[in-house]
Amino acid sequence: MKRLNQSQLALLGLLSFGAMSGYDLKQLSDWSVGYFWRESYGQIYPHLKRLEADGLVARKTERGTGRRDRHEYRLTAAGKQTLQRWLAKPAAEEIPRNEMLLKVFFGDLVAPEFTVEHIARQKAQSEAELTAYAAVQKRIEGEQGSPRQKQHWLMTLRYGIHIAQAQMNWCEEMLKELK
Amino acid sequence: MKRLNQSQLALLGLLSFGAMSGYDLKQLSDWSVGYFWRESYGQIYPHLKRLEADGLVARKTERGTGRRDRHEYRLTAAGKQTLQRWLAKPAAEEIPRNEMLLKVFFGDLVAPEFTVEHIARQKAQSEAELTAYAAVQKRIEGEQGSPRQKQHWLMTLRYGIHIAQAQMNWCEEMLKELK
DNA sequence: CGTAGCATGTAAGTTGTTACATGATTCG
DNA sequence: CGAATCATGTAACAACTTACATGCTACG
Repeated sequence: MKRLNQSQLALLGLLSFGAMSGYDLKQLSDWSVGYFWRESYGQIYPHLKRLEADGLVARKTERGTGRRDRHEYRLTAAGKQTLQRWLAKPAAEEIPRNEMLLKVFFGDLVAPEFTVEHIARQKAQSEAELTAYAAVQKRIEGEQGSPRQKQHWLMTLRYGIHIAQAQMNWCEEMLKELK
Repeated sequence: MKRLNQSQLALLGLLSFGAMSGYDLKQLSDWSVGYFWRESYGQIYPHLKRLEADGLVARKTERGTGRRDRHEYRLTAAGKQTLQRWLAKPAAEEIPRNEMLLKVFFGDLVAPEFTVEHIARQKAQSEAELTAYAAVQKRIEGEQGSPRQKQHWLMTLRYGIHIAQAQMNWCEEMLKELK
Protein backbone atom coordinates (compact mmCIF):
# COMPACT_ATOMS: atom_id res chain seq x y z
CA MET A 1 0.00 0.00 0.00
CA LYS A 2 1.88 3.01 -1.35
CA ARG A 3 1.45 6.52 0.01
CA LEU A 4 -1.50 8.42 -1.41
CA ASN A 5 -0.94 11.53 -3.44
CA GLN A 6 -2.73 14.86 -3.06
CA SER A 7 -5.18 14.09 -5.83
CA GLN A 8 -6.38 10.98 -4.09
CA LEU A 9 -6.70 12.81 -0.80
CA ALA A 10 -8.66 15.57 -2.48
CA LEU A 11 -11.09 12.95 -3.76
CA LEU A 12 -11.46 11.54 -0.26
CA GLY A 13 -12.23 15.06 0.90
CA LEU A 14 -14.93 15.56 -1.68
CA LEU A 15 -16.45 12.20 -0.78
CA SER A 16 -16.77 13.41 2.80
CA PHE A 17 -19.74 15.46 1.55
CA GLY A 18 -21.60 12.29 0.60
CA ALA A 19 -21.53 9.24 -1.67
CA MET A 20 -20.78 10.11 -5.29
CA SER A 21 -19.84 8.73 -8.68
CA GLY A 22 -16.68 9.70 -10.56
CA TYR A 23 -18.82 11.89 -12.74
CA ASP A 24 -20.35 13.64 -9.73
CA LEU A 25 -16.93 14.22 -8.25
CA LYS A 26 -15.86 16.02 -11.38
CA GLN A 27 -18.96 18.21 -11.42
CA LEU A 28 -18.73 19.08 -7.75
CA SER A 29 -15.03 19.80 -7.81
CA ASP A 30 -15.37 22.01 -10.88
CA TRP A 31 -17.51 24.61 -9.18
CA SER A 32 -16.57 24.17 -5.53
CA VAL A 33 -12.77 23.95 -5.58
CA GLY A 34 -12.29 24.51 -9.32
CA TYR A 35 -10.58 27.87 -8.81
CA PHE A 36 -7.68 26.31 -6.91
CA TRP A 37 -7.89 22.58 -7.58
CA ARG A 38 -8.68 20.72 -10.81
CA GLU A 39 -9.20 17.04 -11.44
CA SER A 40 -9.61 15.29 -14.79
CA TYR A 41 -11.48 12.07 -15.51
CA GLY A 42 -8.19 10.56 -16.57
CA GLN A 43 -7.15 10.82 -12.94
CA ILE A 44 -10.44 10.35 -11.12
CA TYR A 45 -11.39 6.91 -12.39
CA PRO A 46 -8.05 5.21 -11.83
CA HIS A 47 -7.74 6.88 -8.42
CA LEU A 48 -11.14 5.61 -7.31
CA LYS A 49 -10.13 2.07 -8.22
CA ARG A 50 -6.99 2.44 -6.22
CA LEU A 51 -8.79 3.92 -3.22
CA GLU A 52 -11.27 1.06 -3.27
CA ALA A 53 -8.48 -1.53 -3.39
CA ASP A 54 -6.98 0.18 -0.34
CA GLY A 55 -10.31 0.04 1.50
CA LEU A 56 -10.56 3.81 1.82
CA VAL A 57 -13.77 4.02 -0.18
CA ALA A 58 -16.55 1.50 -0.82
CA ARG A 59 -18.27 1.03 -4.15
CA LYS A 60 -21.96 0.37 -4.73
CA THR A 61 -23.05 -0.32 -8.29
CA GLU A 62 -26.46 0.79 -9.45
CA ARG A 63 -27.67 -1.12 -12.49
CA GLY A 64 -28.40 1.56 -15.01
CA THR A 65 -32.03 1.96 -16.07
CA GLY A 66 -31.13 1.58 -19.71
CA ARG A 67 -28.11 3.86 -19.39
CA ARG A 68 -24.66 2.89 -18.27
CA ASP A 69 -24.06 1.46 -14.79
CA ARG A 70 -23.32 4.00 -12.11
CA HIS A 71 -20.67 3.37 -9.50
CA GLU A 72 -21.26 5.26 -6.32
CA TYR A 73 -18.42 5.60 -3.87
CA ARG A 74 -18.63 6.45 -0.20
CA LEU A 75 -15.91 7.12 2.33
CA THR A 76 -15.14 4.24 4.71
CA ALA A 77 -14.05 4.74 8.32
CA ALA A 78 -10.47 4.03 7.28
CA GLY A 79 -10.81 6.57 4.48
CA LYS A 80 -12.05 9.25 6.83
CA GLN A 81 -9.19 8.59 9.20
CA THR A 82 -6.63 8.83 6.42
CA LEU A 83 -8.20 12.08 5.33
CA GLN A 84 -8.15 13.57 8.80
CA ARG A 85 -4.53 12.62 9.34
CA TRP A 86 -3.66 14.40 6.11
CA LEU A 87 -5.67 17.48 7.05
CA ALA A 88 -3.70 17.75 10.29
CA LYS A 89 -0.36 17.84 8.49
CA PRO A 90 1.05 21.17 7.26
CA ALA A 91 0.73 21.85 3.55
CA ALA A 92 3.86 21.82 1.41
CA GLU A 93 5.01 25.16 0.05
CA GLU A 94 4.58 25.24 -3.69
CA ILE A 95 5.61 27.74 -6.34
CA PRO A 96 3.04 27.78 -9.11
CA ARG A 97 4.35 28.54 -12.58
CA ASN A 98 3.04 31.69 -14.17
CA GLU A 99 3.44 31.94 -17.93
CA MET A 100 2.04 35.45 -18.11
CA LEU A 101 4.62 36.78 -15.64
CA LEU A 102 7.36 35.05 -17.56
CA LYS A 103 6.28 36.87 -20.69
CA VAL A 104 6.25 40.20 -18.87
CA PHE A 105 9.68 39.40 -17.44
CA PHE A 106 11.15 38.94 -20.92
CA GLY A 107 8.99 41.71 -22.34
CA ASP A 108 11.86 44.00 -23.25
CA LEU A 109 12.63 41.66 -26.17
CA VAL A 110 9.40 42.55 -27.97
CA ALA A 111 7.34 45.68 -28.62
CA PRO A 112 5.71 47.19 -25.49
CA GLU A 113 2.24 46.55 -26.91
CA PHE A 114 2.65 42.85 -26.28
CA THR A 115 3.31 43.39 -22.60
CA VAL A 116 0.29 45.68 -22.41
CA GLU A 117 -1.75 42.92 -24.04
CA HIS A 118 -0.62 40.28 -21.58
CA ILE A 119 -1.55 42.50 -18.68
CA ALA A 120 -4.87 43.57 -20.17
CA ARG A 121 -5.75 39.91 -20.70
CA GLN A 122 -4.86 39.15 -17.10
CA LYS A 123 -7.04 42.01 -15.94
CA ALA A 124 -9.99 40.68 -17.90
CA GLN A 125 -9.43 37.23 -16.44
CA SER A 126 -9.30 38.47 -12.88
CA GLU A 127 -12.44 40.49 -13.48
CA ALA A 128 -14.22 37.41 -14.82
CA GLU A 129 -13.07 35.44 -11.79
CA LEU A 130 -14.53 38.00 -9.43
CA THR A 131 -17.88 37.71 -11.21
CA ALA A 132 -17.71 33.93 -11.05
CA TYR A 133 -16.94 34.08 -7.32
CA ALA A 134 -20.12 36.03 -6.68
CA ALA A 135 -22.09 33.22 -8.33
CA VAL A 136 -20.24 30.59 -6.29
CA GLN A 137 -21.06 32.46 -3.10
CA LYS A 138 -24.79 32.34 -3.90
CA ARG A 139 -24.51 28.68 -4.73
CA ILE A 140 -22.81 27.91 -1.43
CA GLU A 141 -25.51 29.72 0.50
CA GLY A 142 -28.17 27.66 -1.29
CA GLU A 143 -26.38 24.34 -0.71
CA GLN A 144 -27.27 22.17 2.27
CA GLY A 145 -24.55 21.54 4.83
CA SER A 146 -23.56 22.65 8.31
CA PRO A 147 -22.82 26.32 9.03
CA ARG A 148 -19.27 25.33 9.87
CA GLN A 149 -18.83 23.59 6.55
CA LYS A 150 -20.13 26.65 4.74
CA GLN A 151 -17.82 28.88 6.74
CA HIS A 152 -14.82 26.93 5.48
CA TRP A 153 -16.04 27.07 1.91
CA LEU A 154 -16.53 30.80 2.17
CA MET A 155 -13.07 31.24 3.65
CA THR A 156 -11.44 29.73 0.59
CA LEU A 157 -13.69 31.82 -1.58
CA ARG A 158 -12.49 34.94 0.20
CA TYR A 159 -8.97 33.88 -0.66
CA GLY A 160 -9.85 33.78 -4.34
CA ILE A 161 -11.41 37.22 -4.09
CA HIS A 162 -8.37 38.69 -2.33
CA ILE A 163 -6.04 37.30 -4.96
CA ALA A 164 -8.19 38.37 -7.91
CA GLN A 165 -8.44 41.87 -6.50
CA ALA A 166 -4.68 42.07 -5.96
CA GLN A 167 -4.17 40.97 -9.56
CA MET A 168 -6.53 43.65 -10.80
CA ASN A 169 -4.73 46.31 -8.78
CA TRP A 170 -1.40 45.19 -10.14
CA CYS A 171 -2.72 45.21 -13.70
CA GLU A 172 -4.07 48.72 -13.34
CA GLU A 173 -0.84 49.98 -11.82
CA MET A 174 1.22 48.43 -14.57
CA LEU A 175 -1.00 49.66 -17.38
CA LYS A 176 -0.70 53.18 -16.00
CA GLU A 177 3.07 52.84 -15.81
CA LEU A 178 3.34 51.55 -19.36
CA LYS A 179 1.37 54.44 -20.85
CA MET B 1 11.20 19.24 -34.93
CA LYS B 2 8.51 19.04 -32.28
CA ARG B 3 6.96 22.07 -30.63
CA LEU B 4 8.91 23.46 -27.68
CA ASN B 5 7.42 23.47 -24.23
CA GLN B 6 7.29 26.36 -21.79
CA SER B 7 10.35 25.17 -19.91
CA GLN B 8 12.46 25.26 -23.02
CA LEU B 9 11.17 28.69 -23.93
CA ALA B 10 11.92 29.93 -20.43
CA LEU B 11 15.51 28.77 -20.88
CA LEU B 12 15.74 30.62 -24.19
CA GLY B 13 14.50 33.70 -22.37
CA LEU B 14 17.14 33.43 -19.68
CA LEU B 15 19.82 32.96 -22.32
CA SER B 16 18.76 36.27 -23.85
CA PHE B 17 20.63 37.90 -20.96
CA GLY B 18 23.90 36.39 -22.15
CA ALA B 19 25.75 33.13 -22.74
CA MET B 20 25.49 30.75 -19.81
CA SER B 21 26.04 27.19 -18.64
CA GLY B 22 23.30 24.92 -17.35
CA TYR B 23 24.59 25.58 -13.89
CA ASP B 24 24.43 29.34 -14.40
CA LEU B 25 20.90 29.08 -15.72
CA LYS B 26 19.82 27.38 -12.55
CA GLN B 27 21.46 29.99 -10.33
CA LEU B 28 20.07 32.92 -12.29
CA SER B 29 16.55 31.52 -12.51
CA ASP B 30 16.49 30.74 -8.80
CA TRP B 31 16.75 34.33 -7.69
CA SER B 32 15.34 36.18 -10.69
CA VAL B 33 12.20 34.24 -11.61
CA GLY B 34 12.32 31.73 -8.77
CA TYR B 35 9.18 33.07 -7.13
CA PHE B 36 7.01 32.19 -10.13
CA TRP B 37 9.09 29.81 -12.21
CA ARG B 38 11.32 26.92 -11.16
CA GLU B 39 13.64 24.74 -13.19
CA SER B 40 15.56 21.67 -12.02
CA TYR B 41 18.83 20.30 -13.40
CA GLY B 42 16.93 17.19 -14.41
CA GLN B 43 15.12 19.37 -16.93
CA ILE B 44 17.77 21.94 -17.80
CA TYR B 45 20.47 19.65 -19.15
CA PRO B 46 18.28 17.52 -21.42
CA HIS B 47 16.49 20.67 -22.64
CA LEU B 48 19.76 22.35 -23.58
CA LYS B 49 20.74 19.32 -25.64
CA ARG B 50 17.44 19.42 -27.40
CA LEU B 51 17.64 23.17 -28.05
CA GLU B 52 21.12 22.75 -29.48
CA ALA B 53 19.96 19.96 -31.78
CA ASP B 54 17.22 22.29 -33.00
CA GLY B 55 19.73 25.06 -33.66
CA LEU B 56 18.13 27.46 -31.19
CA VAL B 57 21.21 27.68 -29.01
CA ALA B 58 24.91 27.16 -29.76
CA ARG B 59 27.32 25.41 -27.45
CA LYS B 60 30.90 26.37 -26.72
CA THR B 61 32.94 24.03 -24.55
CA GLU B 62 35.60 25.42 -22.26
CA ARG B 63 38.18 22.86 -21.27
CA GLY B 64 38.11 22.90 -17.52
CA THR B 65 41.24 24.06 -15.76
CA GLY B 66 41.44 20.87 -13.79
CA ARG B 67 37.72 20.90 -13.00
CA ARG B 68 34.97 19.57 -15.17
CA ASP B 69 34.37 20.93 -18.66
CA ARG B 70 31.98 23.83 -18.86
CA HIS B 71 29.45 24.08 -21.66
CA GLU B 72 28.39 27.60 -22.39
CA TYR B 73 25.26 28.15 -24.43
CA ARG B 74 24.25 31.27 -26.30
CA LEU B 75 21.05 32.12 -28.12
CA THR B 76 21.24 31.83 -31.92
CA ALA B 77 19.28 34.13 -34.26
CA ALA B 78 16.77 31.33 -34.79
CA GLY B 79 16.47 30.92 -31.05
CA LYS B 80 15.79 34.58 -30.51
CA GLN B 81 13.11 34.54 -33.19
CA THR B 82 11.41 31.53 -31.65
CA LEU B 83 11.48 33.27 -28.30
CA GLN B 84 10.01 36.48 -29.66
CA ARG B 85 7.21 34.65 -31.45
CA TRP B 86 6.34 32.96 -28.18
CA LEU B 87 6.42 36.22 -26.24
CA ALA B 88 3.92 37.70 -28.67
CA LYS B 89 1.38 34.94 -28.10
CA PRO B 90 -1.11 35.23 -25.23
CA ALA B 91 -0.36 33.15 -22.15
CA ALA B 92 -2.57 30.19 -21.37
CA GLU B 93 -4.82 30.51 -18.34
CA GLU B 94 -3.69 28.15 -15.63
CA ILE B 95 -5.20 27.16 -12.32
CA PRO B 96 -2.41 26.46 -9.84
CA ARG B 97 -3.18 23.86 -7.21
CA ASN B 98 -3.18 25.06 -3.65
CA GLU B 99 -2.85 22.39 -0.98
CA MET B 100 -3.25 24.80 1.90
CA LEU B 101 -6.61 26.04 0.58
CA LEU B 102 -7.75 22.47 0.10
CA LYS B 103 -7.02 21.79 3.75
CA VAL B 104 -8.93 24.86 4.81
CA PHE B 105 -11.79 23.83 2.55
CA PHE B 106 -12.12 20.47 4.29
CA GLY B 107 -11.25 21.97 7.64
CA ASP B 108 -14.62 21.24 9.27
CA LEU B 109 -13.55 17.59 9.46
CA VAL B 110 -10.84 18.32 12.00
CA ALA B 111 -10.39 20.51 15.07
CA PRO B 112 -10.34 24.27 14.34
CA GLU B 113 -6.76 24.55 15.61
CA PHE B 114 -5.52 22.80 12.50
CA THR B 115 -7.11 25.36 10.22
CA VAL B 116 -5.62 28.13 12.34
CA GLU B 117 -2.25 26.46 11.96
CA HIS B 118 -2.51 26.22 8.19
CA ILE B 119 -3.34 29.88 7.95
CA ALA B 120 -0.68 30.97 10.43
CA ARG B 121 1.89 29.03 8.43
CA GLN B 122 0.73 30.72 5.24
CA LYS B 123 1.03 34.10 6.90
CA ALA B 124 4.60 33.38 7.94
CA GLN B 125 5.41 32.28 4.41
CA SER B 126 3.98 35.38 2.80
CA GLU B 127 5.86 37.51 5.30
CA ALA B 128 9.10 35.74 4.43
CA GLU B 129 8.40 36.25 0.74
CA LEU B 130 7.95 39.98 1.23
CA THR B 131 11.33 40.14 2.94
CA ALA B 132 12.92 38.14 0.15
CA TYR B 133 11.41 40.46 -2.46
CA ALA B 134 13.10 43.45 -0.85
CA ALA B 135 16.44 41.70 -1.29
CA VAL B 136 15.65 40.83 -4.90
CA GLN B 137 14.81 44.47 -5.59
CA LYS B 138 18.22 45.58 -4.34
CA ARG B 139 19.88 42.90 -6.40
CA ILE B 140 18.07 43.99 -9.56
CA GLU B 141 19.15 47.59 -9.03
CA GLY B 142 22.75 46.47 -8.70
CA GLU B 143 22.66 44.22 -11.78
CA GLN B 144 23.81 45.53 -15.15
CA GLY B 145 21.21 45.71 -17.90
CA SER B 146 19.11 48.27 -19.73
CA PRO B 147 16.60 50.42 -17.79
CA ARG B 148 13.83 48.84 -19.83
CA GLN B 149 14.97 45.36 -18.85
CA LYS B 150 15.04 46.37 -15.21
CA GLN B 151 11.59 47.89 -15.51
CA HIS B 152 10.20 44.54 -16.64
CA TRP B 153 11.95 42.69 -13.86
CA LEU B 154 10.56 45.12 -11.31
CA MET B 155 7.07 44.76 -12.74
CA THR B 156 7.04 41.05 -12.05
CA LEU B 157 8.46 41.73 -8.64
CA ARG B 158 5.58 44.10 -7.93
CA TYR B 159 3.23 41.27 -8.82
CA GLY B 160 4.82 39.07 -6.21
CA ILE B 161 4.50 41.82 -3.63
CA HIS B 162 0.83 42.44 -4.44
CA ILE B 163 0.04 38.75 -4.12
CA ALA B 164 2.01 38.27 -0.90
CA GLN B 165 0.30 41.28 0.64
CA ALA B 166 -3.15 40.01 -0.39
CA GLN B 167 -2.31 36.67 1.19
CA MET B 168 -1.27 38.35 4.41
CA ASN B 169 -4.48 40.36 4.51
CA TRP B 170 -6.53 37.25 3.95
CA CYS B 171 -4.67 35.38 6.68
CA GLU B 172 -5.20 38.17 9.18
CA GLU B 173 -8.88 38.41 8.33
CA MET B 174 -9.36 34.68 8.70
CA LEU B 175 -7.42 34.43 11.95
CA LYS B 176 -9.61 37.15 13.41
CA GLU B 177 -12.72 35.33 12.23
CA LEU B 178 -11.61 32.02 13.69
CA LYS B 179 -10.97 33.47 17.13
C1' DC C 1 -32.45 14.51 -35.81
C1' DG C 2 -28.68 16.66 -33.61
C1' DT C 3 -26.79 18.05 -29.34
C1' DA C 4 -26.11 18.13 -24.53
C1' DG C 5 -25.90 15.57 -20.46
C1' DC C 6 -25.06 11.22 -17.99
C1' DA C 7 -21.47 7.87 -17.39
C1' DT C 8 -17.07 5.05 -17.37
C1' DG C 9 -12.91 3.97 -18.72
C1' DT C 10 -8.00 3.34 -21.28
C1' DA C 11 -3.74 4.47 -23.84
C1' DA C 12 -0.30 7.34 -25.26
C1' DG C 13 2.24 10.97 -24.60
C1' DT C 14 4.25 14.86 -21.84
C1' DT C 15 6.27 16.83 -18.15
C1' DG C 16 8.38 17.04 -14.00
C1' DT C 17 10.95 15.67 -9.52
C1' DT C 18 14.38 13.15 -6.97
C1' DA C 19 18.08 10.53 -6.17
C1' DC C 20 22.23 9.04 -7.75
C1' DA C 21 26.94 9.30 -9.86
C1' DT C 22 31.25 11.81 -10.41
C1' DG C 23 35.02 14.84 -9.17
C1' DA C 24 37.97 19.01 -8.74
C1' DT C 25 38.84 23.43 -6.05
C1' DT C 26 38.56 26.72 -2.42
C1' DC C 27 37.76 28.35 2.09
C1' DG C 28 37.44 28.13 6.99
C1' DC D 1 39.95 17.91 6.72
C1' DG D 2 35.25 18.68 5.76
C1' DA D 3 31.88 21.52 3.57
C1' DA D 4 30.48 24.43 -0.08
C1' DT D 5 30.77 25.62 -4.81
C1' DC D 6 31.43 24.61 -9.55
C1' DA D 7 29.75 21.41 -12.96
C1' DT D 8 27.24 17.83 -15.86
C1' DG D 9 24.48 14.32 -16.56
C1' DT D 10 21.14 9.93 -16.21
C1' DA D 11 17.54 6.78 -14.47
C1' DA D 12 13.58 5.82 -12.12
C1' DC D 13 9.59 7.23 -10.94
C1' DA D 14 5.40 10.12 -10.35
C1' DA D 15 1.81 12.84 -12.10
C1' DC D 16 -1.02 14.81 -15.32
C1' DT D 17 -3.46 15.88 -19.92
C1' DT D 18 -5.65 14.66 -24.04
C1' DA D 19 -7.73 12.03 -27.21
C1' DC D 20 -10.24 8.16 -27.96
C1' DA D 21 -13.96 4.61 -27.30
C1' DT D 22 -18.69 3.61 -26.06
C1' DG D 23 -23.65 4.39 -25.72
C1' DC D 24 -28.07 5.71 -23.68
C1' DT D 25 -31.76 9.49 -22.79
C1' DA D 26 -33.97 13.87 -22.90
C1' DC D 27 -34.87 18.02 -25.07
C1' DG D 28 -35.54 21.41 -28.59
